[in-house]
Formats: sequence, structure tokens, C-alpha cells
Amino acid sequence: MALTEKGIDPRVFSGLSDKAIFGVVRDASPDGISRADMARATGFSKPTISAVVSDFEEAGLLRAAEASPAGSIGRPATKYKIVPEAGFVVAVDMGATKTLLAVADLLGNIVREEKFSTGGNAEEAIDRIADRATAMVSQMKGQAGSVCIGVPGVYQSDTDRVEQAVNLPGFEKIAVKARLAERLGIDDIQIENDVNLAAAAESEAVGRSDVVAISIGTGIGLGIVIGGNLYRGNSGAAGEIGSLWLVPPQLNGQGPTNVEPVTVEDVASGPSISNLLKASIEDGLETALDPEAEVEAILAASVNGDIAARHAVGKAADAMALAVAHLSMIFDPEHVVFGGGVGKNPIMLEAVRERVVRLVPYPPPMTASVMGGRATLLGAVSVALSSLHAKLITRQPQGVAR
Amino acid sequence: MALTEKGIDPRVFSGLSDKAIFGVVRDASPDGISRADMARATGFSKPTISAVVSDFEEAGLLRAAEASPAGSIGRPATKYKIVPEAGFVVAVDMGATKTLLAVADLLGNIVREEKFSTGGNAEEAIDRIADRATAMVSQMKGQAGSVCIGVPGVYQSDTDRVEQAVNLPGFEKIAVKARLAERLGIDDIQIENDVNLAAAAESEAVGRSDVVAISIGTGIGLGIVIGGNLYRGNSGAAGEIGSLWLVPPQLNGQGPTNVEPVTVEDVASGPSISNLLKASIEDGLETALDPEAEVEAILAASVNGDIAARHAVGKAADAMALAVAHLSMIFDPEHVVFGGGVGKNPIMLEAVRERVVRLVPYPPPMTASVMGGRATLLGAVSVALSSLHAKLITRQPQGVAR
DNA sequence: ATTAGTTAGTTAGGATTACTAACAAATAGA
DNA sequence: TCTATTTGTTAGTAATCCTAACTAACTAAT
Repeated sequence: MALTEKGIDPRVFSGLSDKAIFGVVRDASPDGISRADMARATGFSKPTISAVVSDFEEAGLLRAAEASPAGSIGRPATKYKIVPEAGFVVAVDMGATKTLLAVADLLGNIVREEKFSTGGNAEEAIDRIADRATAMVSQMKGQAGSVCIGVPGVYQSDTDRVEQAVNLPGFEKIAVKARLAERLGIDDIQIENDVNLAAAAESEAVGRSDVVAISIGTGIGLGIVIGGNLYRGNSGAAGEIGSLWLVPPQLNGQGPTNVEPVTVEDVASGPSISNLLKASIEDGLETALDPEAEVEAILAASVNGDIAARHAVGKAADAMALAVAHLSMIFDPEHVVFGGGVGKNPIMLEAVRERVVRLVPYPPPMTASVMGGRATLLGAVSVALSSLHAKLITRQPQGVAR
Repeated sequence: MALTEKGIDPRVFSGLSDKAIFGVVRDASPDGISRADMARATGFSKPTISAVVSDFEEAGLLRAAEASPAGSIGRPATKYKIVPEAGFVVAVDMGATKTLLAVADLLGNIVREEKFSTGGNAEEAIDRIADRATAMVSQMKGQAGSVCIGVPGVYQSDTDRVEQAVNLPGFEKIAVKARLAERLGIDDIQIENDVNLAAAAESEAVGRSDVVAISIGTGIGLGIVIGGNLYRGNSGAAGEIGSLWLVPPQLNGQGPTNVEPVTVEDVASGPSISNLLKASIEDGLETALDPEAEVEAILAASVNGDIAARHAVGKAADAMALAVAHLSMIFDPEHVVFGGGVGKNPIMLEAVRERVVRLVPYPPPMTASVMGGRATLLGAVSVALSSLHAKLITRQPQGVAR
């Protein structure tokens, strides 16, 4: 049970103090925090805190706030806060049609943001991201130290390829990370499934550590956070909730024959809801809607007495509710967040919730994402930031001879 | 981000060396391991190893093996091994009808084992376990330092109650741990769901860290190991795979009406297979079997051309396959182990496997448990052992004043 | 205005852990 | 017997973080 494969230098145990101290400063109020308070929060002694803080100050990571009018009894404290411009990260949400790109400072404040068409082939799309990121970062005084990109597919780090990105054709043929690293001149690049990043952001937002985020839009995706960490599964393919069978293909056992198999995605995604409406109209159900109506209009009509719309939305909600029920019974998450164009719609959410409570004895809290389509981007910021923090905080071990 | 709630004494970081060193000795060959080899395996320096080993020797945890005929070049090494009788654990698998009880030494060797009827009410059952454990441990020279009990229900540590143990009536009314602690005179008692313990044992046996264990017997249970740790879910209710809906209850959306809801457990458990056979016979399907035939006989007949048996087993396998498919798509485990009277039957396993590969693009490896109904007991040994190890290894911090 | 009380932060000295370098011990093989 | 090789010990040192006692800066009460 060696701690690493080939042996450790136990002095690595240090740095824990640095991490803990930087952590409390990061989580402190915007005014900053005194060293005495850091000592109380971390349990380290005052001399230790002072030593570490002075190192951080020298490295430009922390700075003392201007003295504030004391007010309270005792010697007034010098409060320290993080220097936001001590480092920057690049966060990207690469969607099928449009790409969001942001530069955030060390505090996670987004200081630059752009939105452009993903367009073109995979190479061009990647190169455009690299170009724009370089341009945006150069406007800042500091340097970008970490990059995180959300993609609508599964990233395989061993081959450096994004797979199953049906909406980004040509992607499975290019070395994404290598290409970006070369163009950006940055090594620390993380590529992650977009819904996973959204789940990470939602988990932070709701302050819970076992969270699943379901995205319902053109497709259906699921991100899983367990114990505060992203769970990707054995082959990075965990969370294929859209592929759950509502009507499984014919197996060996007896059952109804010649029935077409149906998955959750076949019924509950945005396009599927449109198709369900068309089918309902063809079946002669009453409606005030155009057969080509937007999904949002269908959802609105469904609660306003439109029969065809209610039928279509009902079928989709049935499917999603069953998927959430299965998820809950297997996983028992603390919280389920719904995102994506369809998922965060309150009508859809309520329709699903109402059904889930009848399928599961202890249904999880279900809420709509409050991030307005920026969950993936914020998740990317958060992932890149923690990588940057780790890098900045790690001081080179100096005394370790040789 | 304090490392503990109220502050830490960073000297706690030590003990990592102790843990690492004890770990390599535990995993070493039965002959023992030299200090030079420990140094290579852990990365700690030779002086450090010698110091720690001599402490362990003094504490009675390690002892030097007799010098073996050198054979190889260089100074012959003194090899050290764990003293098995330095501590014992009690492991219990409390089933609906029978209880397995084992005492294992520090190496995990089972040195005493008993099987008796669980019988009586909950108090009596617990007291019998305490009595037998006390008697068995007293036959050893050492003392029991840790206890782990597998129960067919969900243990809630806040109330000290075992819930949902339908096969152990009266259990939800007694303070299990308190009662045992009092009778055994041991504080370190862990109570865990039986299938979870089985999953822990299977995970160790197959050497993988993301494993699910499915038990099919009187009921259907699921234990989940993620990253080498048991995953219990938010309310301890993760893994309710038997409750997955095959035919969900009527919801708001349109669909076939007046259909009875059906769960996986309604179709795939041992009793359900018997019922399915009876139903098939009533439907007039041909069979050579008695309607009251044992499940094992039904499974055997199903591959020998018996039509009614094939029908019943086919339905059960369809249901289990769908459950495994959903599990795989959500979780993407490295390995799925089947246990329980029905689950570990190769006919059942093959029937399920054959179906799963047609439902999931990347099906996980599926194997039958090789522990012959002792998976829960072995899991309990393993859980109790790691607790005991941690306790024995932790030396009291001496220099920490006050 | 002085003094007592309170809180922040520093200095000095020490404990713990684990390192490196050099050496001693024990064997195989030439 | 001598050399090469491997095991294990001794001596000295580095890093990290502690406690105890101090100084510093302020409020509030006399």
C-alpha cells in the first residue's frame, strides 16, 4: 500500500497547511480574513499562519486589505484577501451550434466573455477557440494557467479524442488537447463532458455533494457528482440516461412481439416532444397549435387545456419520470437538478415531479437549474480554477536535496 | 476548508508511515518481508522503517521470522510478518433464517465459525449472537477488537435501528448497536446491509474498485462499491434494484389503462420464478415439473427443453437483464457480480448475460460469485479488519502536550 | 488621562518526523 | 582471504508545526 507507485517523499505531507489556509481565505468574506481567524478556522497555530501568509504575500497570491475602522474591542486585525489578477483561467462551453468562452480570475469572477458560432469543421472550431482565448487573455495583465472545455461527448484521455459527439462531426479524428495545448501554449487543459461540468456547477450551487444533473434539450444527458467529485464510470460512459429502455427490444423471454423498442430519448427530448405533438394531431386529437410549434409553446399549451399538447407532454413526462425513478432507486441522490432548454422549463419540471413522487417512496428534491444555460461554463470555470489553485499553492520543495 | 471541524493537530499527518508500512507487510508473502523491501515498497528510508518496525514489534503486531537459509548474495535479511493472534474480529451474516458467525485473526484467517438458526424475536436473535461471539472469542488467547454485522435491511446510525428488514420482524424497535456493545463489551461495532458487505468482498476478490453485486434469492438486493468504498446513497437506500418498474403504475400521460404495476422483484426473485412456473402450467404450457418444484429444478429444466420452465425463467431473465442494462447505462460499473441462491446459478447468469449484451452497447463483465454464500461474511471480516488495523496501528500521540 | 481588559500578531525554543551519508554486518563467490 | 553485494544502524540535519511568553493596538471604565 505504497502511497505512490514507486515511493514517496513524505515531506509532501506539507502543503496541506497551505491548501487549508488558502481555502479559508477563498471562502472568506470579500473583505478578507485576519490571520487570527484563519488560525481558528484551520486549527493551525498563529505562527504557522503568519509564516504561510507571508509566503503567499511574497508570491503575490494574497494581499492585505486597507485597515478598516476598528469598531470592535482589541487590536484591529489586518485582513488578507486573494489577489484576483494573480492568475486567470479559460473556460469553454462548446455546444453543437454555439460556443461560450470565458476568462475568469483567481476568484472565479468572469472578467471576459464571448459567444460565437461553433461552426466549420472540428479543426476550425478548435482553432477558433484557441485564437479567441489567446486574444482575450492577452487583454488581461496576467497569464492563463488552466483551461477547461466542456464538450457534448465523451473525452478519452488515453487517445486524446472526443467520442460520441454526434453534434460535432469530425471530432473523433483530431487530438483535441494536443492541438489546443500547442496553440495556447498551456499544458493544463481539461476536457470534460458538458453535462458533467453542469453537474459540478449545480452541485456547488446547491451545496450538496451527491447530485445528479439532467439536461433535456436536443438530447438527454446526465452528469453525476458523488462525494463532491465527478463520477465518470468505468469507460467514461456513465449517465447514459437517454438510452434507458422504455420498451426494450425483443428478448428471448415471451412477451408482446413485433413491438418497436423505445428509449427515453425517443420520447422525452425536445425534438421528440415535437414529433409526439405531430403524431397526436395526426391521430385526430384537438389542438390550437401549429404542428411545427416550438417546444416551449407546446409546454405552455399543455397546461392551458390543449388536448394534443397535453398528450405529447404527458408522454414525455411519463418517460422522464420513470428515468428519474430508476435513477433514484439505484443511486439515491441528495438532489436532482434539471437543465437544458426543455428540462429547466417549470411546466416540464412540475409534470415530471408530480409523476416521480408516485413512483418512488422517497423522491429526491428536484429543482430547475438557476444558471440560465451557463451551468456548463460555470462548471468549467470551477474545474479549471481548482487546478490553477493547486498549481499556484504548491511551492517547490526547496530543502529536499538532490 | 478546515481539515476537521474544529481544527487539527497537523502531527496527525504522521501515522501515514505506519499505515503504509503495515500495509506492505499485510500484503507481503506469508514468509514475511525484509525491512529493505519495505523501504523499496513504501519509499520511506531505511532508518524510518527500522524505527517503525521496532515499535510494531514492541507492540506485538509484528515478529521476525526464523532466519531462512540465505541462498542469495549479500547479507541475509530478517523478514517480518504480522502476528496473527495480535487481535481478532467478529463477523456476522444475519440472515432471515440462519446466522453465520465467524472469528478471524489479524490476517483475516477465519479461526472459528458457527452457523445457527436466527430464530426467535429480534432481542433473542441479537443476544444469541452476543453469547456465541463471547464464547468463541474466549476460546482464543487474544481479544476481539472490532465487530461487523451484515443485516438484511438498512441500518440508520442516527437512530441505531435496522429498518426495512421485512424478514426480521421486530428489528426496527431495538437499539441494535447499543445492545450488542453492552453484551459484548466492545464499542467498535459496524452494522451494514448484507448485500453491501457482499459487494465489498466481491470488489476485493475481483480486484476492482467500481463494482456492483446483485443478490437474487428470496428478494433482490444490490450493493455498490465506488472507488473502493461502499456507496450507500443519501438516505442509505441506494441499490433498490428490486423496486425498478417493469410496468410502472398508471401516470397522467396516456397509455394502457388498468394494467397492474410490476417491479423487477415481482418477476425475477426466487419465489417469483416459482409463481411464474405455476402460472405457465395453469396457462396450459407443457412441463415435466411439479408445480411446487424448487427454483433450482426449474432453472435446470429450462435448458432441457421444458417449455413452462423456459417460459418462467425467460421472463425472470428478461427482467433482470433490463435492470442490469439500466444499471450499466447509469453507472457504467467495471464489473457486475451475481450472488444469492438464484443469482449465482450459472443457468440464470447465462440467461441474463445473453440478454444484457443485446440491451447495452458496452456491457460490463458479469460473473457469478465464487464465495459460495459466504460473500457477506467475508465482507464483514474485511470491514471489521480494516477498522481493527486502523486502531492497532494508531499509536497514541505522546509528545502532543496537554 | 490613566489603567485594565481584549484581541492580534511576533519571537524564541522545542517536539516530531523522516531524511541523507557514512558505516558496520553478514553472506556468496572468486 | 578478498571482493562484491545486500542488509541494517548510527549520526547529524531539514522541514514543519507546536507552545509559551511576549509586544502591539485598540476600547471602555475609572
